Amino acid sequence: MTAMNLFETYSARVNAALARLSERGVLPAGLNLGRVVVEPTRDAAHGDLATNAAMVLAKEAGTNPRALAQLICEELASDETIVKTEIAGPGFINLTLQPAIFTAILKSAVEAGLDYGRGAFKPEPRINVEYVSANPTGPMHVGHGRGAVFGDSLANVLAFAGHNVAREYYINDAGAQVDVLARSAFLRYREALGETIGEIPEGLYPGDYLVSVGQTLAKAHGDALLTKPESEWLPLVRAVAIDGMMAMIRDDLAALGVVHDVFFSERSLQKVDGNLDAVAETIADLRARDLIYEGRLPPPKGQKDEDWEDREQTLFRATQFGDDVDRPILKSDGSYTYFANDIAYHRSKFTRGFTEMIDVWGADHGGYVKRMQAAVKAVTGGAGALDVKLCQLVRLLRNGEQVRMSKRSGDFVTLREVIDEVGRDAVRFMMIFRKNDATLDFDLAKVVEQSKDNPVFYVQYAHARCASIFRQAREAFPDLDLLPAKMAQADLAMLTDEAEIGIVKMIAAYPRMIEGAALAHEPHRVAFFVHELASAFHSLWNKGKDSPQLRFVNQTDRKSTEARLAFVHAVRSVLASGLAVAGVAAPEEMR
RNA sequence: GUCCCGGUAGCUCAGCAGGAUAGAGCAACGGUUUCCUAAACCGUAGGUCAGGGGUUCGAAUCCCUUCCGGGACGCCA
Repeated sequence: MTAMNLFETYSARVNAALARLSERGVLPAGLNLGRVVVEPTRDAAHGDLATNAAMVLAKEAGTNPRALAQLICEELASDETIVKTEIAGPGFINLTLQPAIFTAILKSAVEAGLDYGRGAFKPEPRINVEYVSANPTGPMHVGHGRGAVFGDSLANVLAFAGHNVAREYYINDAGAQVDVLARSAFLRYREALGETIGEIPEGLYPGDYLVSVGQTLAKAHGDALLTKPESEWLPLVRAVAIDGMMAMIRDDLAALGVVHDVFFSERSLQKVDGNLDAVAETIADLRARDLIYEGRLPPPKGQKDEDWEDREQTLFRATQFGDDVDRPILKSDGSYTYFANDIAYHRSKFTRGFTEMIDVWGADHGGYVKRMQAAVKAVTGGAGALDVKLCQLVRLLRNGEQVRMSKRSGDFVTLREVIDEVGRDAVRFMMIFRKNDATLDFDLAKVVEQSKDNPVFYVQYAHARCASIFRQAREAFPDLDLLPAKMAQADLAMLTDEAEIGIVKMIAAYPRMIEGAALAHEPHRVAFFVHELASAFHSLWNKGKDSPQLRFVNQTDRKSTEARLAFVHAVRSVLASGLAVAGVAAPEEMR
């Protein structure tokens, strides 16, 4: 289903009306329509749609808003689907549409089912969403989980809106910390061979998740590594340890339902095992364009700078692309900084065809955004764009009391523990039931409550309730054909209750919400939408208590039951579709 | 010192590319059960959108500024 959505349709019609007015010389030609929008009215008393066209264009057209609105209304009068135009306030034009417009949308929603709201596939631009990218040195914590869910849901909305999306994980397997990981694993290896290792020394990773890596090494090499110098065993142990950590991370991600298309190794950018040195290549490219130079930086302010050593270093001209200072790309020992690798990495994204890049980071990396965006501009010659989404901290609570997450001593609350305790659906929904840039309270006790206070449950329950209605319907009318194509034939004009119409309008707004969420890179909008739809649906369901004629299944009225089942099917589809974007199950029943 | 993110009802948060009278949930108070799942619903009350200036037909939303909270700031990743 790729039909234009309602708002686009009428936006086009308003623009056409303006064009006709210009053609006839009533309005000047070449009006700037960029700011004209057609949007839903907030208040149903204002009709179905509203446009700001007259207010936005009045000055340019050399008239006043209400006079211009009058002209536009007269022009729209020929449109049969608009039953009423109304000028309100400072110059709003409110449009009331034929009810048939909405029943047609509902019908298309019934037919399309889970595909309703899906955007037509656009192969360009190719979008790369990079998320999680947790260091392969231990299990993921809850903060990683937020990034994982956010990135995955963002990729889902983008894909659903029709964009060409790839999901990527950047493995930081090149820095000093993976060497530390290797030494920590080596200790576990000796332990596996029967040695008593005692306390894990300061500076190594103490977590017992490395025990199995040690055992793997012992099994594969016996005691052969013990006699070798570190320079020989380290690369070997490192590789095994990283594999072990990544296996664990992938396993955790799988438990969340998060999948990546590409796992990109930082190490692969460097000159190892006969790879081309992509970092050197990137630097050479930048140097050729005079974007790299040898120079000095002022010492950083506001922090102790005892070990600050004023020296000449190799710098990238980040300031030329909007950053605050130029940034070093080589360490004092001549090796690449993390930033240098990261420039090469983002260049690789571009050369792999991605012109639109989205990185999902923890908020503590906020200081890194400008330089990375500067680098992307430089390395893509302005043809690529990078948006960085920062996810704020997660505060883990239990009944309102903070659960401390201490990384010290290696025992902290892992993402896996949380998933195991409350389930994947609760974790996923709650993680995007908040803007990414606001801190998030995650209460382990609350998210498993079966009550309306728990949004996960609340939305899933609405879906289950839809399913329940179908179960009832099958009993009441065993011969009813419940195929969507058949249901869509029902007389949907029978749905005239205000609450029903309100929900139909929400359904009509679903595609627009999806587009907006994709455009703004804000998957939380989907979660909120689905929550509101669930609320409206629960409310309507309850109206059936006082008003039996509003019940969905009505034993004595086959016609209205058919119409309402189609309606419920559409509600159910939109709920399921939104939940799918969030990566949350849409259960048939709640048990 | 610089930069980034927040500040909206007592609490937790939405506010959709600037739009009409700023919305939910929780907590408070008052209701709804012969009825498709009461695991729910309805109603009442609650606001100087942190403060101040600006931009314009119009600002919670954009710009400037002050205050408060969080984070970051060469050779970590």
